[in-house]
Formats: sequence, structure tokens, C-alpha cells
Amino acid sequence: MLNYSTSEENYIKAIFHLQRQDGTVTTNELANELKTKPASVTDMMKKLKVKKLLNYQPYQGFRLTNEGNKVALGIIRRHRLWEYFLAEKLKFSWDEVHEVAEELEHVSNKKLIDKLDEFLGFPRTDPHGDPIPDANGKIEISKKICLTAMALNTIGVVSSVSDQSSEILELLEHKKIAIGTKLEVKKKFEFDNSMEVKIGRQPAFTISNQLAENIFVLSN
Amino acid sequence: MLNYSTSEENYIKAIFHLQRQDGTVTTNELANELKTKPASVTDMMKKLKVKKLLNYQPYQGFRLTNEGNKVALGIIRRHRLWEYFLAEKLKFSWDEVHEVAEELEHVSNKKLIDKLDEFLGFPRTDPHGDPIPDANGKIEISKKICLTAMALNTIGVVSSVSDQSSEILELLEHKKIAIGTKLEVKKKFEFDNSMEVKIGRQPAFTISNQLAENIFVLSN
DNA sequence: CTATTTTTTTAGTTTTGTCTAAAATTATTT
DNA sequence: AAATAATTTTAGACAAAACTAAAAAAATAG
Ligand SMILES: [Mn+2]
Ligand SMILES: [Mn+2]
Ligand SMILES: [Mn+2]
Ligand SMILES: [Mn+2]
Repeated sequence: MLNYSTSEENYIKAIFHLQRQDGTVTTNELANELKTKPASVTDMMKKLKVKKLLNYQPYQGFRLTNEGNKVALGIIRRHRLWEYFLAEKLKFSWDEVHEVAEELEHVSNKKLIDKLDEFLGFPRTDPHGDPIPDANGKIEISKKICLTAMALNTIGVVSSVSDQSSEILELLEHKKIAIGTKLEVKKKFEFDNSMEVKIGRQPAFTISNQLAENIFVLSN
Repeated sequence: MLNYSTSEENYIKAIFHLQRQDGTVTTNELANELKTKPASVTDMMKKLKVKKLLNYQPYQGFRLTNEGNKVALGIIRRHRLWEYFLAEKLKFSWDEVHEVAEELEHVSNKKLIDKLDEFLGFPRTDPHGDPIPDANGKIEISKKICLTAMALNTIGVVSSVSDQSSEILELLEHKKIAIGTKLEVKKKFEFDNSMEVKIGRQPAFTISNQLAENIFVLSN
């Protein structure tokens, strides 16, 4: 497998994540995700097309080819293994690991990553509950669902929070919700899509729809 | 402390190492070390001068400023900590670690490196016996000396080999010399600067000057 | 079905780091 | 000390990755 620049890798990974949700990815979407300008995206899409990582016809949006998906899974493997290493071995907290892994993921030495995987005991998920692809690029289907999608009276373990702003962290701290917290959904209100949840035997409390949309749990 | 590009860091580190030996470093020396062209070196020297990392007057060679030395020690700290991690935790052999550390050293997140240092138990030397600068950039003086500089009948522990070619490794393997081997110098010959050495109680054997110049030991 | 708005692409620059070829400077011989 | 050789710098070009402004295409509204 060839080697790609840091910039190319960041584009490839972003496309991979966006196409999970949207099928085909658009120029503006990707520019927004990578905090760059649409013109820069178009330039890179031409490059990735030449390298056969991308299906792209002008104005038609883009998807990764099979080869592109393989490359993306390699980057995600490196990212998540480093996240696990940082949290588990270096005792970083779960909200600090992403930024550092964003750089470490670009050191692409196969032996390094496979030995790291072994050293870590072949972990199945990263500190956010996302599955780690194996050495062949195989990845389990994520069991994470959004809090808004949970059935009533079922318990889920908080595994990740999509927004990483300090505002959401402040609110989560106030509500005593952290990664690992067990939440039970007791009621949902049609009017504003707010919900009441419980932690263990404590009294139920209310969560707004905006907050619930950003909380993901591993269910039963 | 500011952030520098991978390319800048590679130049800074190379100057640091060359000036240990030579006092002031020349354009050709550095070009040769970094496998680049003299014109590229001159360009970069101008940049590093503007950033006040370098004392440089055209045609006069260059030296790092105090600030430049500090930056270099930070890079060397990262490099050697990663080398230690690769050898000690991931079980890389001593001749494989350098190449990977050459990339990892450019991920410059202070917390990452200080936590890594702690995780590793604050090691004092890397797998080649070279001292690791502490978080403040303090570094012990290396006790490594060249095999050619050893006194007769003293024992030294092989700690590094400056050449890393497969040719030298083949020869070292044949002579049963590895990192950690205890060598005793028994005789030196003026004619070709070859020497006779012993490993433990085994019979003495001959080492050429070219080979001896590339072997470094920690003595008593 | 036009007209307007939004999205995307193109054209032309900029910055960083590299290179080759030529010019300038310094070092070494004779 | 002048000629020659070696080293270093400059000038000009190029590739990667970004940007701004303008043009082109697609989507949406009236
Ligand atoms: Mn990244
Ligand atoms: Mn993650
Ligand atoms: Mn390096
Ligand atoms: Mn080393």
C-alpha cells in the first residue's frame, strides 16, 4: 500500500466518516468538516481521483473507491489505537485523546501499529466506544446508538459525545453524566423532544433534545 | 515555545549533532547529513536565522543559538523517549527503532511527551546508550567512547554503532558483537590501527580500524 | 419556464520546501 | 600572487497545499 501525505489522509478520513451518514459527500460539507475552503476541496478531489481513491465527476459529489475505503480504515485503525494507548497507558482523559491522536495517526509504519495493537492487548474499541479495525481493515459494526433512539426503560452506557465544546462538557458535568455512566430513559415528551432519564436509583431528571442528540450509548 | 515544521526540526537536530563534533557546521556537511542539496541548506539557514535559532553569516558556517539548542534538545528528548518505548514496550530490536522515532519525534505535544516519560519510568538513556534530556532540556554528558579510544585491558559494554548499514550488521553478527556485548581491548596495531579484542573468556579476535571507529562503548 | 440563489469549479496568487544551473566567494596549488 | 579548485550563495523553476475572486453549473422560487 502506498503512502499518503498528512493532508491527503485528513481528507480521506473525513470523506469516510461523512459518507457513512450521507452516502455521497459534497464539496461544502467536506470544506466545513475540515475547516477549509470549497476551492481547496475541489483541488484535493482531483488529486485523489487521479490516485484512484475517489469516484468523482465535477458537480456530482464524491465517494471513496474500495481502495479509498481501505486506506481510510488504516488511518482510523491508527487513530483509535493511539487513542486507546493515550487513555489506557498514559492516563489521558477521554476528551483529550482525540487531538493528539489526530497527529499520531499519520505516522504510518505497519509494524509500529501492529506491535502497538499487540502491546495493548488487541482492544476492540477506543475510549469513545468506537470499534477499532483489525490489521486487515475489518471493523465491527458500531453498537452505539443516539440517546434519542433508545427505547423507554432500557439502560445504556454512555460511550461518546459528538460535540466536544467546553459548553457541553460543563452541562454534562453538572448533570453528572460522563463516559461510562449508565442511563435509563424513563419518558419522552413530544412537544420539545426532551426526555427524563435516571442514573441508578437517583431521581429522574430532564435532558433537552439538543443535549440528547449529542450523547451516544452502548445499549444492553 | 513556538512550533516548528518537520523539515525545520530535522535541520535543527542535524546541526545540533554536527556542532557537537565540529564546533561550527558547514553547508556541505549539513547537506550531506540530510541527503539534500547545498542550495536547500542555504535557504533553510536564512529561515532559521530570521527565527533566531541560528547564528549565521554567509560563507561563515553556522551554530545554533541558545534558543536553537533548547529546541534541538526538545526534539532529541522526543526521539529518544520514543526509541525507548519502541524497544522496551513494543519489543523492536535496537536497529529498528531509529527510523520510526524519526517520524514520531515530530509530534510535539508537551503533555504527551511528559506522560510518556512518566509511563516509561523516566529512563536515563535510549536503546543506543545515549542520554535522554529531561523535561527542562537538561541532559547528562554521554559516557560513550569510541572503541578506538579505549585503554588496553579495560572492558566496555557495546552501546551503539554509528553506521547502520546491513553490511556492518552482517559483520557484527559474524563476530558475535551486539548491543550489550562486553569487549576487552587486548592489543592495538600501529600499522593499520586494527585491534584484538576478547568477549569474556573466548579467544581474542581481530577488528579492523574501520569497524572499531563505528563501535561505541560505555566504559567502567 | 425564467430568474435568482446556492454550490461548485476555475483562474490566478501565496507559502513552504525542494531542485538545477550559474555566479560569487573562499581555499588551495603552483 | 595568480590560477585553479572547491564551497557557498543566488536566481529562477517547480510541486504541494492553501487562499480569494470570478465564472460556471445546478438547484430553487416565482
Ligand atoms: Mn489527522
Ligand atoms: Mn475516538
Ligand atoms: Mn525526523
Ligand atoms: Mn538513539
